[in-house]
Amino acid sequence: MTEPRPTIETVAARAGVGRGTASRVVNGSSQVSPAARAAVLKAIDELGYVPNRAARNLVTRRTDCVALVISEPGERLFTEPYFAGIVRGISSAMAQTQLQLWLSMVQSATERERAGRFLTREHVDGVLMLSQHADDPLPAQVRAGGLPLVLCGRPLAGPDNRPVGDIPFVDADNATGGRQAAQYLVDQGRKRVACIAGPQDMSAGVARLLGFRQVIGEDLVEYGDFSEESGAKAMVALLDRAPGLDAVFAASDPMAFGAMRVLKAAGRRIPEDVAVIGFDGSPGGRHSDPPLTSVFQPTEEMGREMTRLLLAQLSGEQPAETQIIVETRLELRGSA
Amino acid sequence: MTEPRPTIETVAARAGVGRGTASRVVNGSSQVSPAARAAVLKAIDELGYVPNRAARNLVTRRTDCVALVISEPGERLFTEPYFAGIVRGISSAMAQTQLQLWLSMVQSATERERAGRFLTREHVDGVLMLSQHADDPLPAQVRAGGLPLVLCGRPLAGPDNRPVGDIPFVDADNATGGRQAAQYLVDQGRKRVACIAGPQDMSAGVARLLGFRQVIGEDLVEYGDFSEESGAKAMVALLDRAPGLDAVFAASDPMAFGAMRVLKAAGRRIPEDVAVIGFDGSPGGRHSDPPLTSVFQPTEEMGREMTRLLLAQLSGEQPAETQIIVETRLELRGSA
DNA sequence: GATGCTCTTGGGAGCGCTCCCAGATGGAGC
DNA sequence: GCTCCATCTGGGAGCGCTCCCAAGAGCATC
Repeated sequence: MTEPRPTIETVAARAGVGRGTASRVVNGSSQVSPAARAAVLKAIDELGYVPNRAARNLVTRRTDCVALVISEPGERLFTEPYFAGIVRGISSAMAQTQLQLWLSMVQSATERERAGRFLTREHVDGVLMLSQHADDPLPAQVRAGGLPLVLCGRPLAGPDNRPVGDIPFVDADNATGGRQAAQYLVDQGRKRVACIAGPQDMSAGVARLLGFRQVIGEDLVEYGDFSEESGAKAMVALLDRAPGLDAVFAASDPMAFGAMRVLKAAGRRIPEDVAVIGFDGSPGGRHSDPPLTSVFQPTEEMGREMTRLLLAQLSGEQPAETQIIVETRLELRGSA
Repeated sequence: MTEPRPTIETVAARAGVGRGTASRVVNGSSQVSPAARAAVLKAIDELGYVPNRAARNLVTRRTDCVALVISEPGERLFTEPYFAGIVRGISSAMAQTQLQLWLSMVQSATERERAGRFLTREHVDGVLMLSQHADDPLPAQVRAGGLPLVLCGRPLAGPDNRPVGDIPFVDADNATGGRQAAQYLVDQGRKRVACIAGPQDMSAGVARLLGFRQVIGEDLVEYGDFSEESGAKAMVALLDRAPGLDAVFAASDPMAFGAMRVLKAAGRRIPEDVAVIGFDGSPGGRHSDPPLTSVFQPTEEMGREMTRLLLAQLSGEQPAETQIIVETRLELRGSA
C-alpha cells in the first residue's frame, strides 16, 4: 500500500553520490566534502529517509538497545515508588543517548528462563537489572554471557550463596539509613526501640538491619518481606513480645503503614506512645495518618547512576568506579 | 575474546542438513522430517544457538518490537499509580508473546521530536501510547506513518483541535465514574457539592466533570491539572466562593489530597463537615487521614486491553472492536 | 518400466547497511 | 614538467537470516 521506504541507495542516487559517501554523511564522518554533505542531507530530508536499524545492527554487531530487567515477583512491582523512581532516572539519563530502553519484567520462573535466553549479545548491548534476591540466577547468567551489566542493589551472593563477584552496582547507603533512623529515635529519648526488618536474602534487608543494630543493642526484631501485610504481622508479634515498646523502625514504608495500622488498632497513639519510622520516603507517606517519617533514598539519582555505569562499560573504557553508594537522609514528617 | 556465536549455518553443518532445513526447524515449519528436526534441535542445543534478531528483522521486515510511549511532561510520570498499573498490565500481557517492549518516556518538546522520528516502521511494529493532551501531535504523526497504534485515554482531538479519527483506544468510563461519585454524595445527603475538575484539554478531565454535572446542577467548579498543588489551590478558591460547601469531588487522588490538606487547615472535619472523593483509587489513599474514598479505575486491565487491541492490529485481522471502555467503581474508604 | 504425485531438501538470492580498499582528484614542492 | 601526499569518493564484500525455486526421493498408479 505505502510506497517502499527509501534506502541509503535511493538517497545516494538522488544526491548524485555513491552509497559510501551517503553512509558517511549519515554517520557523521568528517571525511566528506561540504558539497557532498549538503547534497546528501538535502536528499535525506526530501525523501524522509530513516536508516534501517536491523541492517545497521547486522553489520555493526551492536543493537543500541539496553534491557531494563525487573526481576521481582508479583505485586511489589511498581506499587512501590522505589521502582518508579529508578525507572524515571534511567529513562531520563537514557534520553540523552542514542540507546533505546527495553523493559522486561520477570515475574515467574518461566519468564526468568525466557529472559535468560533472550538476554544475549544478539539482542541487547547491555543490561540494567533490578533484582535483589540472593538466589536469583539471572545476574550471573547475564554476566556469564559476557554482557555488560549493572545491578541496582548490592548483590548479596550468587546461586548456592557464592559471591557474585565484581558486578558493578548502585545502591543506597542502607546501613547508614538504618543507623540514621535508630539514632534519631534514641536522640528523641525512646527507650524500647523495635525493628521490623526486611527479608534477609536481600542486601537491602540485611544492611538496614545492620545499621539499626549498630545503634540499638536490644534485639527486638521481627522480619517481614517489605509488604504492608508482613509489616502488620510483624507489629502484632512485636507488641506481643514487648507491649511497652515506644518506637519502631520498619525497613520499608509499606511495612511501616502496616505497623501503624496495627498500632492504632491496639490503641497506641503515634508518635506520642510509639514513634514509627519507615524506609523509602515515598510520597504516599505524606498523606498518611500521621505523615510517615521515613529514610529517603534518592531513587531517581540511583537510576541515573546505573545508566552512567552501564554507558561507561559500553564505551569500553576502564571505569574508575564500579560501585556507587548514594546517600540516604531522614525525612521528618510526623510519625516520629 | 569470546568465540564467535554460532550462526544457522553452523547449526546446519553440525546437524548435517542444509541451511534451509535448519531455518525451517527454528521457525517451526511442519515441512521437515522428524529425523532432520531432531538433528537440528540437537545441534541448536549443543551449540547454544540463538538466532540473530537483526538478520531476521532485516529480511522479514518486522522488528517484533512494540514501543510504549509515555508522553507526559515532568513529575506526573510514574508518581501516579495510574501509570505503574498500566505498565504492569501491558508488560504482563506482552510476556505471553514474542514481542519485546520498548519504553520511551517523552517529557520535553525535543524528546517528542526525537521520538516522532524514531517511531517508524523501521524500528517498531506498533505503538502503545499514554498521551491524553489534545495538542499532542504524536498520535497523529504515528498514525500518519502507517504504524499500528493504540492509545490509553479517548483521544480528544488532533492538532488544531481536529478530531483524530478512528484510533483504537482503551479508556476508563470516566463519565460514569464522575456520576458515581456525585450520586453517592447526593445520596449521603450532601447539599453543596463542589468539583475540582481536571484539565479540559484531556478527555479524562472533560469526562469526569461531565459525569459530575449530570448529577449536580450547581456550578461549583474549579480546575486543576491533576497535581496535588493544583488541587490545594482549587480548594482554596472553592472555600472562598462557597464557605458552606459540604462535599468535594476531585478528579484525581493527588488533587483530593491537596484539597484535604486545605480543608483541614481551614478547620473542616472530613468527612463530617466536608466529604471528599478522589479519582484513581490509588493505594496511597488507604493510608491518608482519613482514608480517601475514590473512584477506582482498573489500570492493569486497561494495560492488558491495550495490548490485546494492538496484537489484533498486528495480526492484520479486522478487529471487531477498536474502542474499549472499562468500568470504574466507587471505593469507599472513609473520606466520604 | 514409465508417469505423476507428494513430501522433503539444499542452496541461490537478496534484505539494507557499514567497512574497507583502491582509485581519482588536486595542490604543494622540486 | 614530474612526484608525492592528503583528501575524498565509489562500490565490492559480506553481516545472518528467510524466502523460494528447483530438484531429489519415495511411492502408487497405469
